[in-house]
Parts: sequence; C-alpha cells; structure tokens
Amino acid sequence: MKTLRVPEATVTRLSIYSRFLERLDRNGVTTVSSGEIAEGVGVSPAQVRKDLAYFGEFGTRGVGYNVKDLMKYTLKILGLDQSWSLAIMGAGNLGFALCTYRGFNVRGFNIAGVFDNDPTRIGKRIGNLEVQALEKFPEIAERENIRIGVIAVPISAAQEVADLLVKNGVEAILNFAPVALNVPDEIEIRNVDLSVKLEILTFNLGFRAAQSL
Amino acid sequence: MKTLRVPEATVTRLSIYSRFLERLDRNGVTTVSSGEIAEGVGVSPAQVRKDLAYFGEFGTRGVGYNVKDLMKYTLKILGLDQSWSLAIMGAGNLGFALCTYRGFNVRGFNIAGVFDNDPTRIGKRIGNLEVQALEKFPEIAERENIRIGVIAVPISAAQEVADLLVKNGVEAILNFAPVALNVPDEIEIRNVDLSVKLEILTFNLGFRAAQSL
DNA sequence: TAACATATGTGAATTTAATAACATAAACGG
DNA sequence: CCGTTTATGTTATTAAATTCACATATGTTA
Ligand SMILES: NC(=O)c1ccc[n+]([C@@H]2O[C@H](COP(=O)([O-])OP(=O)(O)OC[C@H]3O[C@@H](n4cnc5c(N)ncnc54)[C@H](O)[C@@H]3O)[C@@H](O)[C@H]2O)c1
Ligand SMILES: NC(=O)c1ccc[n+]([C@@H]2O[C@H](COP(=O)([O-])OP(=O)(O)OC[C@H]3O[C@@H](n4cnc5c(N)ncnc54)[C@H](O)[C@@H]3O)[C@@H](O)[C@H]2O)c1
Repeated sequence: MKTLRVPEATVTRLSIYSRFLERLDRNGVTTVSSGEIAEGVGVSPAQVRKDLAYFGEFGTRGVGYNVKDLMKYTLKILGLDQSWSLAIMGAGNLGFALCTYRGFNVRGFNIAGVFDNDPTRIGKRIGNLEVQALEKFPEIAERENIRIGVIAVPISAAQEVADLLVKNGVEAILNFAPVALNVPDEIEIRNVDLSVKLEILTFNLGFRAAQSL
Repeated sequence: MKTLRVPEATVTRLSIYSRFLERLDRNGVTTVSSGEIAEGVGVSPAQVRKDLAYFGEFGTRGVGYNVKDLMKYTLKILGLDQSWSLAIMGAGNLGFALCTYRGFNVRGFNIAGVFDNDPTRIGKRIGNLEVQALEKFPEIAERENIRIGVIAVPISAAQEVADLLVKNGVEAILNFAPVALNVPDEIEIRNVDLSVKLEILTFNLGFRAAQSL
C-alpha cells in the first residue's frame, strides 16, 4: 500500500463529505457524483476526486459513487468504524454544551466522563452524565479507555489539565482554550478557537470598506 | 499603498498573535521578538515576520517589536479598533455558552441580541441579555446596527435563519450548524465545525495505528 | 456490437503558501 | 566613531495544495 502524506485539509474535507453522505443516505439517495458532492459542500469536483484518490478508488466511471459504500469508506478512513471514548474537562458553559450535543454520539463518540474541580459543580447531572471530580480522572480514564480529551477550562487551567490528560494515557487533545499548550510530540493536539473566525469576518469587512474608499 | 491578497491563514495567525500580545501586555512585557511570538503561539519566526510584512513595518531591527504598539496595529488590521454588534441566533446550549463567553467582549464584540423561536425560551435571561423572539430581529438589527450574525440553531433551521439575517442587512455570518449555507457572494460567511477537528484526531490516531502494524 | 454519453482517476500545470537565506538597520561598547 | 551584535524586512527557494485536462472505464442506445 502506497503511503503518502495526506494533507490535513483533505482530512477536514473528508469529514465534511462523510457527513454530507450520511445526509444523502438518510434521504434515500443511492448514487452521487463528485460534482454533486462538490455542490453540496462548497468545493470543486476535482477537489473531491483528488481527496478520495489519496485512499483508493471508490467510484464507478461514468456512474459516480454508491452513497452507502462511500459513506462507509469515509467513516473507516476517519477511524469512525469504531467508538471513541472521550472526556470533557471543564463543566462550564462550553463543557455543558459539548456534553449535550448529540452530533458527537451520531459519529461514534462516547462521552465517558465530564470533569471539573469546582465543588459546587461536582455531582451535578448533565443529561445522563454526572460531573466528576478532577481527581477521579485517572481511574475513570483507565476503566473507560479514554483516548481523547477535550479541554473546556479557562486559559489559566488549560496547561495543567493537558498535563493531567497526558500523564494518564490520553493520546489526543481537542483544546478550546485560546492558548498554545505544551505537550509531547506524540500527542495529537488541535485547537478550536472560536474568536479567530469572528475576527476573520471583521478583517474582511474592514478590508472591504478600505477597498471602496 | 500596495494591495496584495492576504492569505486567510495569515489573518488567522494575526488574530492569534494579537491575543498573545494582549497577554504579554497585561503581564507588563514591553518588547518582544518574532522568535518569542513564534515560540509563544507555535509557529516559525519567519512566518511571524512574513505575516506582519503584508501590512507594513512594525518593528525595529536589532530590537524587536514594541508590544503595546504591535498589539494596537494587529487590532486595527483585524478591524477591532471599533466595536461590532452581533446577534446570536438560537438560545440553545451553544447559544447560551456563546452569550456568556466574556472573551468576545474583550475583543470588542458586543452581543446586541439573542434570538429564538421557542416560546418557552423567549423572555428568559442569559446574563444581562433577554432572549428575544425571532420576529423582533429586523427591528433590533436596525436599531443596534447588527452587522454580524452567529448561527447556533439546528441544521434544519440554519438556512432560513441565514436568509433572515441577509434580508435584514447582516454582512457577515459565523455558522455553527454543520451544513453548507447558501448566501449571496457579498456576504462573508465562515463555518465553525466542532466535529471536524475531533475527526482529524481520530484519523491521525487510526493512521498511526496502521503505520505501526 | 459499435458509437455515444457520462463521470471517474490521475499526471501535469499552475497557483499558493511556507521556509530559508541574507542584506539592512538599529543599538551598544570600546 | 567604528566594529560587533542582534533581530527585522525582503528576496529567493522550496514545498504544498489546487486546478486543469484528458485518458479510461462504464452504461446505454440504436
Ligand atoms: N463559552 C464559549 O462560548 C467559549 C468560546 C470560546 C472559547 N471558550 C473557551 O473555552 C473554555 C471554557 O469556557 P467556558 O465559557 O465554558 O468557561 P466557564 O468558566 O463557564 O467554565 C470553565 C469550567 O472549568 C472549570 N475548571 C476550572 N479550572 C479547572 C481545573 N483545573 N480542572 C477542571 N475544571 C476546571 C470551572 O470550574 C468551570 O466549570 C475557556 O478556555 C474559554 O476561553 C469558550
Ligand atoms: N452544542 C454543541 O456543542 C455543538 C457542537 C457542534 C455543533 N453544534 C451545532 O450548533 C447548533 C446549535 O446546537 P445546540 O446544541 O445549541 O442546539 P440546541 O437544540 O440546544 O439549540 C438550538 C436552539 O435553536 C432554537 N431554534 C430552532 N429553530 C429556530 C429558528 N428557526 N429560529 C431561531 N431559533 C431556533 C431552538 O429553540 C433552540 O433553542 C446546531 O446546529 C448544532 O449542530 C453544537
């Protein structure tokens, strides 16, 4: 099997294609072309085909792709042919929203624990989850085989929480605190920064205003 | 003034530099080098200088950058030398978290209204905001000069909410619903997809497992 | 079964972004 | 006031991503 580096942008789009295919499938669509996928998610048809080509040949020339099959392939590629246990660190407003979001479950993510260090929050229920004391993390992480941690604590606590995750065998981190965290190279880490996208918008609005002066 | 296209990746990093500079400033740091910024946010020093070079010369050779000045410049570039009124559409879990998030305020964003169509939510308070009926949007948008809309409603309602925003003069949209929205070309729109980053993590974990087989 | 229509898969061309290398300017010390 | 140090700004180079163009394979129709 030829292994060449897959651009992260390709993986990003694959995730988007995958969800689009699920929607098509739910709507009873059985066949789809690269052009229709492209149209549906807002990229070029060539891009769709190029992205898929990193992983194999999934379509039929002259016909297109079988929706169910391609959906399964994309899930497999993304590692979603298995369930992933994850921990939400921080049961604040964002942590709460993440816990209640059904979209994760649909994609095979299982929220195996929510953790906080505020005594007034520990023990409270969020859906069918109970907020756990931070100290319980090592035990629960091991028992539930938690490999992914989501950081939803304030900036000031983010690094220590990251350290705790790493120390307890977590392999990947999704960080919502707007700060660069220090973790060993072998840990996969991605930041989600909600302000950045807003500021791209204001940049563009401002830039546009400058252009029209 | 030479106007050349600025890569979106550059704008993204600029937003991150900007926040890092604010932190340095709060900590009393007065001068910083491209290397220190790079270290602090996780990019290369050359990248920092290249990004800044799109907009002018802000440093002193042999010395570095004045933190306060560079912070102001980055804010100005991002359009954050003014306050922006925005509307949160959807007072669900995510909308609630966004409303209470203080980080937006700090950067000059003013949440001028939260809107929902669920009668049981309308009138409820979120911090010092009161959830408004969707029907109130046109009036409030005009009065408050809302130019940015944030979509935090379910997928099924996202397109109609986007249409409402556009119809009422909103110029930019931040969309949290994982679906491609149809808006006129002149509207700035960006999606924030929280699942995608998680799936990049599982892709990489799976890929790594495959490598080591 | 041959000709045609269609849509994939892919190598080449193009565009875009990131990195490296270096010339330039400021500060400092003797 | 000159040489040295330092870190910027910019040009050159490399790398990466996207788009283009077309050969290839499939299904359909006459
Ligand atoms: N709410 C948003 O919309 C939003 C938007 C962008 C970024 N963020 C970021 O997400 C993070 C969380 O935001 P939030 O609005 O949910 O904040 P929040 O204050 O509502 O919640 C933070 C939670 O973390 C807990 N906590 C603090 N230190 C902890 C520790 N050491 N271990 C475990 N738990 C700890 C607190 O008790 C609290 O429950 C912040 O870093 C914030 O900058 C939030
Ligand atoms: N909560 C999360 O962590 C999370 C994560 C990723 C994506 N999202 C996306 O964000 C969006 C909101 O998620 P949520 O968890 O807050 O959902 P939610 O169900 O808690 O909230 C949605 C809110 O939108 C309101 N609403 C529905 N139709 C409306 C309309 N036409 N006009 C105005 N308001 C309307 C509902 O009354 C509800 O209050 C969804 O599209 C979801 O896929 C959420």
